[in-house]
This record gives sequence, C-alpha cells and structure tokens, in this order.
Amino acid sequence: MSPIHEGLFAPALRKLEKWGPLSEKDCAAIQAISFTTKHIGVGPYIVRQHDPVESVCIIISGLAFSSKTVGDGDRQIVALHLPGDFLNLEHAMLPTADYSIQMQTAGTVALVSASTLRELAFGHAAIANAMWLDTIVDGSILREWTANVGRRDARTRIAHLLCEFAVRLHPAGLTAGNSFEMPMTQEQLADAAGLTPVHVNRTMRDLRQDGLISTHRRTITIHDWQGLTTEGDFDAAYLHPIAPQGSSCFQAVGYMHSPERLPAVVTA
Amino acid sequence: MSPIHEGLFAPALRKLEKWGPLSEKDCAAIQAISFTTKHIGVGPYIVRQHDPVESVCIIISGLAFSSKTVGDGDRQIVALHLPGDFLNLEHAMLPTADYSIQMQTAGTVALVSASTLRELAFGHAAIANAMWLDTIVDGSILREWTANVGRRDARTRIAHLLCEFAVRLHPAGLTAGNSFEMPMTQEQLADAAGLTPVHVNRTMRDLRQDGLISTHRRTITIHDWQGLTTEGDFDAAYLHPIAPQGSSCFQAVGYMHSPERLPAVVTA
DNA sequence: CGAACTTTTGACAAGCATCAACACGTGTGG
DNA sequence: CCACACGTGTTGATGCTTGTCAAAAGTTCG
Repeated sequence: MSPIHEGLFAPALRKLEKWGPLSEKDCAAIQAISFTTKHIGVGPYIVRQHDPVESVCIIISGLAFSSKTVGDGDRQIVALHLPGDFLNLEHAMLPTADYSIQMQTAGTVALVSASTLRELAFGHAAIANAMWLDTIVDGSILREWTANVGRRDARTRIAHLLCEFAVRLHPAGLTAGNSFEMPMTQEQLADAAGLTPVHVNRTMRDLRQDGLISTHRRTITIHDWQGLTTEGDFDAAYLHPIAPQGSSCFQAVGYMHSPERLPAVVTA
Repeated sequence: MSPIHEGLFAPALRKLEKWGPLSEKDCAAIQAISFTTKHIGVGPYIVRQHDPVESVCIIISGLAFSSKTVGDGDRQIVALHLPGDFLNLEHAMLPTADYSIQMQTAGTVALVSASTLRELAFGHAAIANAMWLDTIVDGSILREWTANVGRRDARTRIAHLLCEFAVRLHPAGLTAGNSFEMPMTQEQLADAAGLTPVHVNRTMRDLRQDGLISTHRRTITIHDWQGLTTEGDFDAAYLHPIAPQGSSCFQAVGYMHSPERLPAVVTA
C-alpha cells in the first residue's frame, strides 16, 4: 500500500462495509489490490455502450451517471452515481457494456481490472457478499426508475427524483439543511425522467409555485418534505437503507435477512 | 435427493451452468439442498411488495412476472420470468420485497430458504459466480426496459417487447418456427410498456396491418423479423447471450471477460 | 350455456412534445 | 475589461401522441 494510494479507497471501503463488516484480512486484501486513478472531466465517456470493458471503476470524488442511447438518438439516464459507488460493478463479470457512463461533475475515479476484482470477490466471501448486495440494491433502484418513467405523470416523476436525490446525497455529506446542489441539469433530469427539458422546466416551476421547493442557481431547497414525498409517491424503502454495523462478517447479512417466515400467500 | 424431487431442478441447473460449468461437487451440493415445491395458479401473489420475504423461488414450469404498484394504483411490470429462472434471487440477500410476483400461467415453483441459498453460494464459488451473473443480467434487461418505457414511442416499445419475448422464449423451447404463445395479455403488455391497454391494442393492429406480425388467439407470428427488430430498435446484446460451456469452473467467466484492454477514453 | 375476462373499435380529451425565441450566467479571447 | 459565444433556464403557441370513457364482439371456462 503505497502512500500515494492511502485512503483513496476510503469511500469504497465505507460503502462495502455498509453491507456487512469486513475482517481485517478482507480490508487488507482490498487495500492491497493494484489500481490506477484518473481525473476525468465532464463530457468524455468513461464506458461506452457496446464497447468491451476491462476495468471496474469506483468514484473517488465527483458525480457520474449511466445512460443508454436508443435508436433515434434519444438518451435515457438509468443511474446516478455518488462518491464511493461502483460505476460498473457488473463489468467484473460481463465483458461488454450495455450502457454508457460519463462524469456529471469533474472528479476522480479508481480503475481496477475486472480479473483483480473477481479474484478479490471469490477469495473473500464477505467481499463477494458486499458486491452482490451492491448489485442487488442497484437493481432495486432501477426497478423504481422503471416504474417512475412508466407509470407516473411528469409532476410525480420529478418530485420523486428530487426526493431520491435528497435521500441519497445526504449520507454522502452533499446536503446542507434542506438544500442540495442539483446533481443534474434540467436536460439530464429530462433524460432521467423520460420527458423533454421544456416540460421538466414547467413542472419544476409548478413545484416552485406550489411552495414545495425553491431554486437558486443549481441549488434546490425543499420547503415541504412531507408534501414533496406525497407528490412524488416516494417511499425510500427501495433504497434498502443500510443495516447497522455489527462485528462479524455475516452479522449484518443475518440482520438484513432473519429467516423462518414465509410470505402468506406462498405458505397458505 | 428423494426421487420425488429428482430432476425438478434441472431447468435451474441448466440456467446456472450457462454462466459457467459447475463441478460435480457443486452440482451435488445443489441437488442436496432442501426445498419445497408448490403449484401456483394465476392471480395470487407469490411475493408481495413491502412484505418480508424468506424464500427464493425458482420456476419449474409456467411463466411469472414481477410488478410494482405506484401511488394511484397503476402497475408497472418490471420483469418476465421463464422456467428455470430465479423469481427473486435478490431475496437471498434482502429481507423485504420492493416488488410483487405473480404467475402469468399456472405452474410450479421451488422454494428455497434464503439462508440455504446464501450458504450454497458462499460455500461454492462457481455457484456464487453464477448467481451474481444471473443478478447482473437481470439488471441489464431492466436497464433496457427503463429505456424502453422512458424513451421509445408506443410502436417501438411494443415491437421491442415482442422481439425480446421471441428471443427469450426460443431457448426455453417455447417457440414454434416464427410463432410463440404471447406470455402476456394486452393489459399486461400495457403494464410492461407503460401504456394503456387500448393503445397497445391499436398499436398491435398497426403492426399487423403493416405485415410485421399476425395474431391468432394468443399466438403471435412474426412475418418480418428484420423489420420488427428495426421497428423495435432491438439489439439482443443486452440479454448478454451465453458463452459456450467449457470444462472448468471459471473457464466460462474467463471467456466472457478476457482482460488487458481498457476502454479508449479511460486509457487515453 | 352463461359469466367473466380479453380484445376491439369509436369519439373525445389531455398531457406532453415540438418549435421558436429570449434571458441569464459563465468563461474566454481580443 | 468588455464583447462575445455557449450552455442552461424560461416562456409562449401549437399540435400530436397517448389517455379516457364507453360499448360491443370474441374467447375461455365452469
């Protein structure tokens, strides 16, 4: 562990540990892996749809987003990534990208080769555990986004996304009181919500006029959290908030999933 | 392995083996796990959104789908499950369902306790490997569905879903030439596409009139595959078609992800 | 054979997209 | 330091895609 790398993985370690405490051996293994870091600006693709991918990226600082491009050139944003997040953990296992990744704000990412990550995972159950869980929670968020664009009207979609941003940015220390810096432009918000930028703008104006939020430059202030969650049909359960940390590798898993009860319909 | 259970896991074993060959030891471990089977009809919930879940389900026969319900009662279908598929592999790790599962056609599911599945995965790297990959591919399909409902018009959405059905049903032996039994009613297709049943009906009529497909009862025949994929902006890459099988546990993984090349933008 | 579900069609309404123009903030080069 | 270009946000006018409501025909199953 060279000094130059020291602490770079701190956010990622914190993230992985949320899913279950890691032993000293696990932590040491993580800190021993070889990786490179790269400062990346806004614009260029970190991963590009249809391209082969050999590295898994972890955000050290900055924000990033994933998107898919459809036939007519329109874009759907399918994920927002915060510091400490894996950008493309699936590419530890898959060779080809089915989506693209770009930075939303300039920042630094760490690159780990897919094979290194696979060795790490398959040599350390607690790490595999954490990575699998990370993949699973990303899937849950994706289901919510699918329902959001598929079955909610514009106002509800935008309110919902704003609620998700607030909840996810908070533990990352990216909120101040009821305010946070918008992690997207209105055009990107449109691409995340499946709307046009113009309609996003009008919708946010309505939310403003109804006193739910206010905006100043790129800063959003939520004045009525209760109201916004109602408008946005928002229930944070799909974010699968983290279990408190325990001391043994699998304690957290045990906490998250205490056995011996079947869903009524199946047992009936 | 009691005779009554013999072969019940065959579809699931095939599925897992697609992701990488399993050793005899792995196979034996799978066949040794305790599970129950249950015949389930159309209608009742197998897993219900917001409920605690203790079992992972695997379809032995029949079709199933996952859906989320939003505030106003509308429903978004977020996944279609074929025989051999896990219905809710994430519940090996998560205690609470963020979506619901129902059978689309009556069939049989196998139930395995989440803890049993976790033990299986964490005791057998190749199995963990396969399960993680399964989770990952489900995520890829979900991203495509998100883009589908978010950024494609009605005609394209429906054509895309029909293409996906054709491609996924084929290896399951559920197609006959260019025809297959529709795995959904038009109402469900609407819930998958983020449209109304009425509009789905009109859209399918248009596809029929344009000679792309024809329908007879619940049977769909595709007359112009090339045309339908074009109309549907369909590229099967997101289904991450399976690597050919090798002989050692990780050979297939190696095949899927051959290292030592970084995406251009990152290396530049 | 009848009830319940599914598919189909029509008439009409509404939400969101499109096109166009302008305002605002920021960074850059003359 | 100002002028200018560029990205982003804002608003208006208009129209199309899709939703809503309603009713009837076809299909499935007890």
